[in-house]
Amino acid sequence: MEKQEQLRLENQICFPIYSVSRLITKAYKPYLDKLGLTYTQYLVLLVLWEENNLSVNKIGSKLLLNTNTLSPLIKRMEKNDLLTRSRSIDDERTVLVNLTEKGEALKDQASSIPQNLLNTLTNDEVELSDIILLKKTLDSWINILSRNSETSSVDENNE
Amino acid sequence: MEKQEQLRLENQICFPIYSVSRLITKAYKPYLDKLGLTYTQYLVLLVLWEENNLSVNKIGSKLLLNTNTLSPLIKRMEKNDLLTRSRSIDDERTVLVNLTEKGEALKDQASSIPQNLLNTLTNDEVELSDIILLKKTLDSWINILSRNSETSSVDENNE
DNA sequence: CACGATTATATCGTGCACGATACAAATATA
DNA sequence: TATATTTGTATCGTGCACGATATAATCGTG
Repeated sequence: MEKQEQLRLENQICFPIYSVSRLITKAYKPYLDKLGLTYTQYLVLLVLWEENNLSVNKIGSKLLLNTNTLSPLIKRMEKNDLLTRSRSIDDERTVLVNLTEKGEALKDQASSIPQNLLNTLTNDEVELSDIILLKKTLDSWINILSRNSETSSVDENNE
Repeated sequence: MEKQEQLRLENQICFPIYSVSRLITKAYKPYLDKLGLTYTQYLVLLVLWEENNLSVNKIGSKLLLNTNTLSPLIKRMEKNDLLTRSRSIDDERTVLVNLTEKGEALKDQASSIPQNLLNTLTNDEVELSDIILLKKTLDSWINILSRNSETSSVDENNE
């Protein structure tokens, strides 16, 4: 392909990823509005529903987000009574995040969301097998790209 | 899959899309910093390099962005002498966007960026054929998801 | 034990995204 | 031709993202 040809929007791989990411967030919105959550807050809850009592850093390493994003976000969630923040006794620098009853209870209400989204995304054109393949490529890219940016690597997930 | 199982971060398709989108934007940053552009500004230029003298709306329909995002963004680009804004004579409501010489000239400097990114994203694990397949799925999703949200549809691209 | 380096979190500034809303120009229709 | 509706753009408020920077706690090493 000629150099200038690669600048055509149509030939970009990055643009569809960017667009789909935004469109998916928008597709989540009606479901998350009912729970009073934003998309990023929902991601934090996904992490905490799997494992409670995590540090801000740990949540960030799982979501590939830094503390300059997470700190205010988690504070907003604390304000909304979804979780509590408390300094660790072992290490005064560490802030441990714990779900409240309200935060824990949202898990049930959220449990139908993934299937609803999946139903939206699978139709005659896109089958589940496509999505599995897609996820494989994306996961490889996360590895490649998060290795390049030294901050918040994806490999720090071993306890 | 059990309902609660679908809430596992690992089983989400939305999360890797969201992460890769952010990581790709970050991967662009060193290249775009040299040109004094943000990622979204680069997208606007991609559109204008293909076709100049477009309205704000038209740019938005190509990028799936609304005017509440584009208006201030385009004004910042005008401030940076990348483009000009002028009301259409035919329709006083319409703002026509035109590249300046500086904006036009950036095309040459940007022409190597797509290949650089592609080199980052293809390796032993991810081949070009994977990316072509990926793009097909994503394009289907853009159609599905932008049809659902009535604002700025993707089908309005016919002149 | 001292002290420089590292680590965990937080703050600040900037630029998106986007829902809600405003407003003027253009269009449709009674 | 009035006026109701639609259309194109802009503004406002909120919540991310993220680079740069600050600060306090902890660790490493002499």
